[in-house]
Amino acid sequence: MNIHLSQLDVIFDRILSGGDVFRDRNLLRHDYMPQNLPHRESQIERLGSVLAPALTKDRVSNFFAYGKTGTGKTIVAKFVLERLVRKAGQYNRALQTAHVNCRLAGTNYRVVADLCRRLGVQVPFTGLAVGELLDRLKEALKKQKTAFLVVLDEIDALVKRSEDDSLLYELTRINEALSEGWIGLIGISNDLHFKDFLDPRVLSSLGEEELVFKPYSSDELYDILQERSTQAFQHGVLDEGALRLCAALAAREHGDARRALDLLRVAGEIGERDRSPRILEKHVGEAQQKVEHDRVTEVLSSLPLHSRVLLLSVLHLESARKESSVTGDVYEVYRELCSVVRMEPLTQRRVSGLLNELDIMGILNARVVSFGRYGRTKKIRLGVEPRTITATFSVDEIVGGLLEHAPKYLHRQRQLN
DNA sequence: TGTCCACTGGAAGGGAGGGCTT
DNA sequence: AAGCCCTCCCTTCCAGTGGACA
Repeated sequence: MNIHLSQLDVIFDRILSGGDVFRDRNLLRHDYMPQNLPHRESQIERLGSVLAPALTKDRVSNFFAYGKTGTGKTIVAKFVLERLVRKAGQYNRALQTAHVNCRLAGTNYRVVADLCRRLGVQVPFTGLAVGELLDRLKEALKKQKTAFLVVLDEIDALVKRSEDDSLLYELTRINEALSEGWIGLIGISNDLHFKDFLDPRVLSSLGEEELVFKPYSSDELYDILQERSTQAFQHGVLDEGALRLCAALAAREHGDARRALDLLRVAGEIGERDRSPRILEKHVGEAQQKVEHDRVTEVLSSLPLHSRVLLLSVLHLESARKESSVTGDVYEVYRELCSVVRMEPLTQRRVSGLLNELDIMGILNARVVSFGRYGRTKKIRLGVEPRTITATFSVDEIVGGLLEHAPKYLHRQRQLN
């Protein structure tokens, strides 16, 4: 026991002294705001000049940025707003900002509620009409006579989920009713085809100014990583090849800077744990696996109960047959598993919707196919390693028991063939 | 060429859980 | 407390569909 305690002491001391590997690992977190953003100068300038009138009493154009994850949209918006607010402070201008992630917020209601709270208006978490919330928001803007710059991050999630863009329409129109105080919208979308979903009225007013963020190239990612790593790592610890590999791997993932930073940080942590004096390419390789594994595990453990049972049904089918399954089969196994745990099954229509959701998350691959005379259905395959599912679900009280259950439906099917 | 299968996915609506107003 | 209106999650209903087969 004493040995363990002293080992722990050593670990803690090493971390406290900054560690042998890192000087400051926080610099590699993607929410860290660096002093400058390499290869995004033109976007910063563009957004800055669009928003600059906010420092006078003028209204600014709404702005729309799109590009894939990790291309710097969010950080550029935060970067510019942060400086704008600082400037407004110096000149005593009334300027407030809000950054809402629409996917995390989930519904129109929660987005507007977030905005209200930013302006200091307390609203209940449910119960009111969205229209009522919008009125309160308007009222607050009028009373505070403030400019309000709102970043709607992952705005596509909102429009797709609610299947209508009336909230965006209302938000873009809010200024018409105001004489003093106004709202400026900065929409950020991961989906390049997002605009296709929008009502032309919304589009014309939201897309007053727009900007595309191209994926970072491998060389650009390298620059970003290098700039951060000189301060994040101890001198001479990070191998040049490892840095290049992080950049290259992330460039392959549609130029995702977030992924590149994660890889570098995790590689550093793995090296640190191995007590390796240097961070090498092999650590990046391990980091690649760990990052992916962690992402999947996190998604799996936050799935609702029915989705978990559904995923297990696909797992059972796939491990028994080694080929993709169709909706009908998955549903039959799902029903059986539900009855085992005494749970009321959802309808096939709902299950079909849940399968689509799992597909979007990347947990499953579902593709609509037609077997001609034998109907039209979805072909479903697992999108993640079976053992990741098994490992995550084995600690689950309800679903864990189903891992060992051999579905009778499969047995019957085998006899029929 | 028409039929028919096994679904898909849109639309409408129900009801549980909640807050607001009177 | 009653009546109203909201969101969220789900069910029910049903028209639509790609392509093998006769």
